[in-house]
Amino acid sequence: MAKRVTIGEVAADAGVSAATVSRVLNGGAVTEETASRVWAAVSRLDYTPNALTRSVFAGRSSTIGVVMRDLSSPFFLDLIRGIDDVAAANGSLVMFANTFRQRDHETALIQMMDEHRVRGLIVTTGDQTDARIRRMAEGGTPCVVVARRFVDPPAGLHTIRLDDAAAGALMAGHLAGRGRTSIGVVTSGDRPAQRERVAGLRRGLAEHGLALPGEAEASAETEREAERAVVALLDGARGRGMPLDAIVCTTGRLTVAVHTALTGRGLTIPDDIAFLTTDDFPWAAALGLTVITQPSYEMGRRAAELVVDNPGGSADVVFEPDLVPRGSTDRGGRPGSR
Amino acid sequence: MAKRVTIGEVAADAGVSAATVSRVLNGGAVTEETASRVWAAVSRLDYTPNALTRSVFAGRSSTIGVVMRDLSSPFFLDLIRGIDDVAAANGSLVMFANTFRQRDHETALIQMMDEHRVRGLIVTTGDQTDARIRRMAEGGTPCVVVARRFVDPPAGLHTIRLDDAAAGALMAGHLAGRGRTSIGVVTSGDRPAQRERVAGLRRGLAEHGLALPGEAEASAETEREAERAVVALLDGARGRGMPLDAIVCTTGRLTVAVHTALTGRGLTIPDDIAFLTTDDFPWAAALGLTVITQPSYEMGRRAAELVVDNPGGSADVVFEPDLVPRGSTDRGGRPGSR
DNA sequence: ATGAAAGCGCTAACAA
DNA sequence: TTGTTAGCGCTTTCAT
Repeated sequence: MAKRVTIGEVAADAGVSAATVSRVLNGGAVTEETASRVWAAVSRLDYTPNALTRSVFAGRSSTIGVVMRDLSSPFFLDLIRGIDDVAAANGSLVMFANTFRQRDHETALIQMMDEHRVRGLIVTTGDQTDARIRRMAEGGTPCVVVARRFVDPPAGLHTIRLDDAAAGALMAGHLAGRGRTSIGVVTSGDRPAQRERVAGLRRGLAEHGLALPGEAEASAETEREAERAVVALLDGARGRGMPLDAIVCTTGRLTVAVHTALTGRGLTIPDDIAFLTTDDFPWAAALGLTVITQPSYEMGRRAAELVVDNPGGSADVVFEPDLVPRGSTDRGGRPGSR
Repeated sequence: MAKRVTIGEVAADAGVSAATVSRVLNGGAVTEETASRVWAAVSRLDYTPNALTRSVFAGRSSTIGVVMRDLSSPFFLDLIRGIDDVAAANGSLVMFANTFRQRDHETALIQMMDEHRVRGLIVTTGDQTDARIRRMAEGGTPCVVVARRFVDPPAGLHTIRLDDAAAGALMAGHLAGRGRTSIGVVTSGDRPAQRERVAGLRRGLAEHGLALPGEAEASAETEREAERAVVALLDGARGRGMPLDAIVCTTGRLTVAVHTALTGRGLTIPDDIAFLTTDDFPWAAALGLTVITQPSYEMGRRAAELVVDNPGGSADVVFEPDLVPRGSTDRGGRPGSR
């Protein structure tokens, strides 16, 4: 590896001391004449300052750490976009790690971020990483947990999440309003946020005199599991004499899988069954899918701002969901039919 | 910000010198007894070593830098996945920056990566960044340019790309084989790689006695432009008495836009017009879209491997495209019709 | 096997 | 305004 030009060499070339070069670079008090000599040396030698050393001195990097569970989900994509925009506006880079839902890697990844002395940390990891995150926040690194709650957060640890119960209520109101009466729901695992969405859905349905029996609820980790879950839901409900006329998916991650299972079954949406899912994405409009949306870009921005501003205490920022009605939940041509 | 525990404090706590702690941490020669005393101190004090300082000493970070143009494209998503997997296997983190197609930011971002002394750099930026990348490679940082060529690369600068001409030929053969005769094509800007795809398409069509007139070719930067381009293509061809019976999109970025323009026009795929696009994505199967695929995950892996292995010279790795036939290019019900 | 001391590239006191 | 000096937290000779 070619030897790097150091501040000392620039100093020698410009005929000044290293301290003076540092001052020129960081806007200290220097003569215009000296400054121009230094800049000349900088460009002559193609000097690229070492951000690592600077950070060592500052005790902290200017980089923002991000540990995500699932890059491929549209929600996370927009989240990253929001984070990245704020980072760019602050001259920060983003140190990124994707865990691909491998929980056992998450803690190690967070530890690495800590070792790199990131300026702040934004995560969507599971609660098995809580202890590590807590220590990081207590150590003075602002942390933001996205998409879930955090029990008894220390100062410097913030959460950003959706009003999950409201999302469920929104779903319930929409479906009930369109005359759907027998609803099945597929969730992503049985994490708290997912459960709150289902709870909201259940309460909302109850207000309309509709029930959501436990057997009409299934959770899946993988796409394959989701497809099987849909089939089981469909068959189970029919077996109980309550064939489903709507299926709800509480996560954008499994939208494709649920949709595939439905159409693979030969069901027509919305005639045979209504389909309501979560998180908007580029194809949703073309496919005519009704979706619950989260302001994910805005959530990313807020997360990064919390890191950058590092307010005192522990913020719990809750965003409200919205619903974009499209054809997939229209009143069916044959209401009540299977 | 709480004071961080340093190696010196661990040393004091364990009753040894800092050098010994360092040896324990990095696998030097130490007594088992000393080692266990040190580890005890490490966990007692919750010591998190400073990766920044380590890197300063090593002259280089262990992080891999990635500058991407467009996170939202499925191609880049899989590319990142491949990079991230290799990075994880090597204990590296990925420093990530998305330029959102803002060319003027790209050079600055690359400069920042250089300042952070990344172990290597992977970019999908435009050729206005070439000078900066070249200097980085010459300075000893392995660089990988993805999805395009690089003129006269120095040692340590590698390229990874698709055989674009072959992609075009694949498209031509497929469409000609299905009886399509009047083809229009939408590209992403007029970058060299896109031009090569069109050239391959044109040559391939010629082999089947078909022409691809310049007027049947349009390039777009944004989705809106793409939609307009499709309309113009459709109208122009009809005006020339050669109504299109197939439309090709050479970039995954604009697939939605082209598809929307087509269906928005009231055209049925593939009866009225065949649609062939680039880059597979989760919904392509559900929508029945025929696509040209690139092994994007594998390309990401290779890119990261080139960074990690840093072979001498300058590699130019070319991957072959494939075609996944689906309904969108089936022989239309009314062949030759508009 | 261990410690003392030097130094990685930079910044920030302190003098001059 | 500028240079000298002393670190930042760590690794690595070189002695012992």
